[in-house]
Amino acid sequence: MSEQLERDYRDTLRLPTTAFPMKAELPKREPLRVAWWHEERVYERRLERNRANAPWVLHDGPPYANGELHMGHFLNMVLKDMFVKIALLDGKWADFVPGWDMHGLPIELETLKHLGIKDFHAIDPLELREKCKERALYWLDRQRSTRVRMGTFGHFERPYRTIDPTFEATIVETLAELAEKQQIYKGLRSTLWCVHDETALAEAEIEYEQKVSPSIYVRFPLTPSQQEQLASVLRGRGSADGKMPPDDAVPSVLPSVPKGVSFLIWTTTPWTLPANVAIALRADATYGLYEIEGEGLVLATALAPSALGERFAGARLLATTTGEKLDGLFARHPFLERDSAIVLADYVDLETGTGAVHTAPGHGADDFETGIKYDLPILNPVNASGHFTDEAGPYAGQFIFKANKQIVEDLRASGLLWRAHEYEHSYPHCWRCRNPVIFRATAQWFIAMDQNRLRARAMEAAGAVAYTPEWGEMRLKQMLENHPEWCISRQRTWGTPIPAVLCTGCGESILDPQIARNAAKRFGEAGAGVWWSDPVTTYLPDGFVCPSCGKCAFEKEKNIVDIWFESGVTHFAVLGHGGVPWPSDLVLEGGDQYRGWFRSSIVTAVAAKNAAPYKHVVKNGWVNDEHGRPMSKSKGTGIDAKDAMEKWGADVLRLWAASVEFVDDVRFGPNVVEQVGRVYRNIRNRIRFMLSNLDGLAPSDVVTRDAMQPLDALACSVVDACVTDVKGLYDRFDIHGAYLRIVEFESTMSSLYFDALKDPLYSRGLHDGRRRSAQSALLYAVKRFLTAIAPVLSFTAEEAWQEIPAPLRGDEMSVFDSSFAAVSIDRDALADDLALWDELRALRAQVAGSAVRDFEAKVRIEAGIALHERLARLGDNLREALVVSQCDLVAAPGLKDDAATLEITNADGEKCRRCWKFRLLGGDADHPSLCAECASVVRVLEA
RNA sequence: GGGCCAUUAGCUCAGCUGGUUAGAGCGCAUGCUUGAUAAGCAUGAGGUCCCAAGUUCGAACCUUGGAUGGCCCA
Repeated sequence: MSEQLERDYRDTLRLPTTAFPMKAELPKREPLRVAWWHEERVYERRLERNRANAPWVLHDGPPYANGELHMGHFLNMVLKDMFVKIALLDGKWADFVPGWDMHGLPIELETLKHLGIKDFHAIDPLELREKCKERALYWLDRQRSTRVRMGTFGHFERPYRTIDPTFEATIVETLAELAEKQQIYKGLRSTLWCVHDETALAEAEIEYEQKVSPSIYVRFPLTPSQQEQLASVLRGRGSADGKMPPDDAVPSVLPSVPKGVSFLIWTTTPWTLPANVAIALRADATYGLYEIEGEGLVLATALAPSALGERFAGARLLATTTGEKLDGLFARHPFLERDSAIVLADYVDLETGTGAVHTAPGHGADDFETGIKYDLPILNPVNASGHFTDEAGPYAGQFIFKANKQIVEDLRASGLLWRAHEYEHSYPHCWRCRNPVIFRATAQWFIAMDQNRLRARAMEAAGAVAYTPEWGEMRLKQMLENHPEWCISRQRTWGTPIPAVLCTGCGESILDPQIARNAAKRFGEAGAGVWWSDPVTTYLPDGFVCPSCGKCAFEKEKNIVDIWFESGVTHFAVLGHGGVPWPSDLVLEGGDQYRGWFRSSIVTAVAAKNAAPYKHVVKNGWVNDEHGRPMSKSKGTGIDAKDAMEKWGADVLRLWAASVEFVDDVRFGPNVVEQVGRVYRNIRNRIRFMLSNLDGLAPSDVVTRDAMQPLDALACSVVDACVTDVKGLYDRFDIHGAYLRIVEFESTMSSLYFDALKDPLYSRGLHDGRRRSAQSALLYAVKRFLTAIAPVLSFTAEEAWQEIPAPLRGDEMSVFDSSFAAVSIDRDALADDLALWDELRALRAQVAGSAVRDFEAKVRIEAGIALHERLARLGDNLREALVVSQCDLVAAPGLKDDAATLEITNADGEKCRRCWKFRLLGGDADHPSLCAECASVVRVLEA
């Protein structure tokens, strides 16, 4: 008897059991899951199933196949994956083709470095291309395995690659189409040029960095006759053309400046002085002639104090005039035997310098425009590698940045240097080799942004696109509006040739649509490398003659196309065939792509098809470190995606991606991951609780929603509400909102519902109806919850899904076979259920917070009429929800409808040794320490 | 230097069109539980809502100026 009194009945309980481990060990387990997805063709099978449904396409902006993927890539790629999976689970045909950008200078440079070759002219182009291809493929493979390791779905076995012959054909095909529309021209232009890489650069290939430059003020002296003309302008009687004779009645200023007069200019690029042909003034600015120690200097009065420095104190202002009046005068070049014209330009500012801007049309975009406007010679005394040509006179052969010093010294020696010091400013650098770039006038191929109203049409098309965030529209339009002519030619080897030919008769460069089409066809069959080996005749249509001189002898041009143009036509290569729609439904890239890929894509699309290539542009933020500072690989603060996944696992990092507001800049680091890791463990444990209580449930045991006990049906409503909300948030691209909703849900389920279920689940008999109802609700909850989190926590959702007993999974083998599609939801009923849920939570909180322990308590609830009615419908489930031994519910007409008062006292009876509830014990002589219910359960067990 | 964005608890973030004592999760402290146990539950302490001025009966929210950080451009 005493033995029975002290018996521990633990072994008669149905305690939770599951193979789903508490410890995630993600880095170890995830790669196996990736392999399983692949083997089971989970993505492909779901696609096939969705094939008949609406297509939905996220078009992948290609990462550059060079270097390891970092956390910025991770964020972007995982977000893309989330949207693909959301569409997939929504039943859409979400065909995702990842791609890589594989041509271009960075790979060429890396390959040359790899080969130990300094001068790229020293290697055969075809051999270099072969090596570059190897290198690019090597990086593609590494990046692809990292990307697959992230758990992303897509056709990774057949990505699009810009080096594929078919892709090269698309590029050239697009060139042909644009040439046909006369959207491309070749012209001399001052373009950004990298002297290290010996190629023209696009705007997008420039990074601004701090650089120390010489800052010099230089005199441009006037000859006596030039001085006379200036003097007449200053007297207000002359004009720049000198036709009006000087008025002797007004005293000349010249006697005051016996040492002569000069224009004073300022520059930070002394090496551009050999190309100087003009001095630009601002029309509406006031210019003064200052006398200092017998010499005269002309500069803007607003800048005289800063430009003249200490000597300003001793300066005397002799006369003033406006820039406009000085237009047309001349000064002498400081060291070359020629004049420099005084011209006007509106970009002359009065913030720095002298207001008299040294102008070299061959070495600056603004300067070039001015040169064209005034029909000035466009001098380019600098060769491709940055050395002066003979045109530079005494400096011929010198490297320009080295010549700076020499030029300054010479100016000092000749007495024309006014002042010199060092100056730190932000200066454009080559994005890859990090060397400072220059402007250099060369002949290049351009897309004419204003031909056929291309720019305006692109902006119109941009207006028809949706944006997240909304200001993206303004940003993209700005980029289109401000972007200069698009220089698409590069003088390198690793790329797709621009199939232009040069007439040997007249030297005309020709980009003929038919030749380009022939090239596209040929490249598509044999790869673009054949451009270097084929004779030019391969590409010429029959009877082709030079449209300019009528001759028929040609040679191939050796330019390749800008890789921004290549990535700008990925939409043509990937979309619009094989059932994949054009345009795409979504593109999602970092904010730098407004200027890059978002822009280049829409320009090519509008030029060729007059529509935007995407319907919705979503931008993700930058990944900074924990202090909000940029992570940079060069500074060693960058974190590789691969390393991070090995350390923390992809799913914790995926959850991190959802835990931050990805549209803004986000922070990443060990502490941030640590925090999100704890949220992860919470979610995992709550999934584990649900799974561990499905034990012993067969499909035939599962009860339908309407047959469930009230509390269980209520919990199912809470699940529905969560899934519906999460789906709605996903549809608005609000991954972070969905994350918050998921966390809120799993937390409320755990604290209210799971606690209430423990007693019914553990102490009831195996086939007890109460238990079956609870299990059925848990099955419903876990399945729907796993579906809801699968786009984010793909690994964990799948792992858990596999732990649902197979018969209960039905034909949904993978969580990605499941669906968001909900039972039809009655919104009003749902709202009522949620309100009741909250009321229960409030009551439970009062009990849990009281001094009396859960099952030691008896609760008396007095509730207003309406609340009483709702609570009464729960029956004994109300007592369960409060986790107490006894519960009396009384209607209190005196209280407000939804009000309740709670009285918590000690429960009657004694504590049952098995179920811990307070009951009358001793009804069963064999089990004197048990309540009647437990006794009967044990009897069945031990029969 | 210009444009855009951000700034709310130690951390990640909510706070709808301005309206009582500004919220959640994580962390922290305390207590309970020890039949989800390297778990679970409850309670609590943390905030000059970047700063300043203005509009308003009333401002985290609107206006202006500034600070810090980020992106893009020059």
